[in-house]
Amino acid sequence: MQIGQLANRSECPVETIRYYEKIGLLPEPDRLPNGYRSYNDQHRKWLQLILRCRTLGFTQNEVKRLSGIAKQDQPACADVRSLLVEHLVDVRKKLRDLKHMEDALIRLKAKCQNGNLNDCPVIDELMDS
Amino acid sequence: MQIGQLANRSECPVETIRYYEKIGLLPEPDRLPNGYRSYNDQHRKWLQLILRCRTLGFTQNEVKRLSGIAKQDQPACADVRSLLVEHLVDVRKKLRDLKHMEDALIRLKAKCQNGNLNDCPVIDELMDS
DNA sequence: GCTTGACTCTGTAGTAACTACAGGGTTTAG
DNA sequence: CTAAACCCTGTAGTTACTACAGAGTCAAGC
Ligand SMILES: [Zn+2]
Ligand SMILES: [Zn+2]
Ligand SMILES: [Zn+2]
Ligand SMILES: [Zn+2]
Repeated sequence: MQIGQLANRSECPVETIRYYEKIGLLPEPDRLPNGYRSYNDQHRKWLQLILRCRTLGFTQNEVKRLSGIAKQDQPACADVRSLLVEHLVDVRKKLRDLKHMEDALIRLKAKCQNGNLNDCPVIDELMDS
Repeated sequence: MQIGQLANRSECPVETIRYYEKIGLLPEPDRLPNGYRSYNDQHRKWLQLILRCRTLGFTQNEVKRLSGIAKQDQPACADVRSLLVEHLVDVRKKLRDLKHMEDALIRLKAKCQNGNLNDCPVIDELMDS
C-alpha cells in the first residue's frame, strides 16, 4: 500500500500522514526501490488509532504516550485508564469554560433586547471596569 | 500611562499589548519624545474590551468586527446582537463536540474495568476498523 | 560622574497541529 | 512519447500568542 491508498482508506490527507511520521507519531514505513513509502496493515491500524485519538481531543503528546503503551505486547489497562481519566479532566475543564462563555453570551444577548436599541449597552459593559 | 503600567492595571503581559497593536486590534498610542508608548484611559478601555472578548472565546477576527461596531458613536444593538448570536453558535458547536468526546471517553474508560486487565481492549478498539 | 537595575524599543523565532505549496522525480495510460 | 497522476523533500502559512536577542533610556544610589 502506498501513501495515497492509505490516505484514501483512512480518509486522511497524504500530508497529514507524512506529518505524523515526521513528528514520530506514525512508525516509518519501508521504502520501495524508487523511494516511495510502502505501508502494511499494521501501519493502517496505527494511523487509525491516531485519528480516533484526534476525534477524542487528545493532544499529540497524549497520543504519543498512548502509542507508547500500545507498543507493549500486553498493554496494561491501568495505564490506558489513567490516560483516559487524565484527558477526561482536560475535556471537562474545557466544557466548563465553554459553558461559562455560553452563559455570559446569553446574558449579554439579553441586554441587547430585541436589537432595537440605538446605543448598545453591551459595548460599554465590556469596556468598563 | 506607559506600557508597563497599562499591563499591570489590565493584568495582561506587555508583549500581548504590543501584539494587539501590531495586528490592528488596539489603536496606536501616542509616543513620548523618547519613543515610549503613552496610553490614556480610552486605550485602557479598548484593551479591556479585547481581554473580555477573549474570555468569551471570540476569535481575533470577531473582536475586530466588534471593535468596528464599537467605534461608531452609536453602536447598534442589532449588530452587536448578531455577532453574539453568531458566536453563540460557534461556542455551542464546540460544546457539542466536547460532550461527544466526554461520552466516548467515559465509554472507553468503562471497558478498562478497574484497570486490572492485562491486555487492554481499548487499544484494539481504537486500532480496529 | 558613574554604575546598576528597571524599564522600553524593534524584530525574530518558537508553540500546536496541521495545511499548502514549490520544485522536483516516477509511473502508467493512451 | 507525452500527459496525467502519483510520489518525494523542504519550506512557509495558519491562530493567538510567548519568549527572547540586542539595543536604547531613565532614575536612584554612591
Ligand atoms: Zn483497558
Ligand atoms: Zn488531554
Ligand atoms: Zn446591544
Ligand atoms: Zn465565534
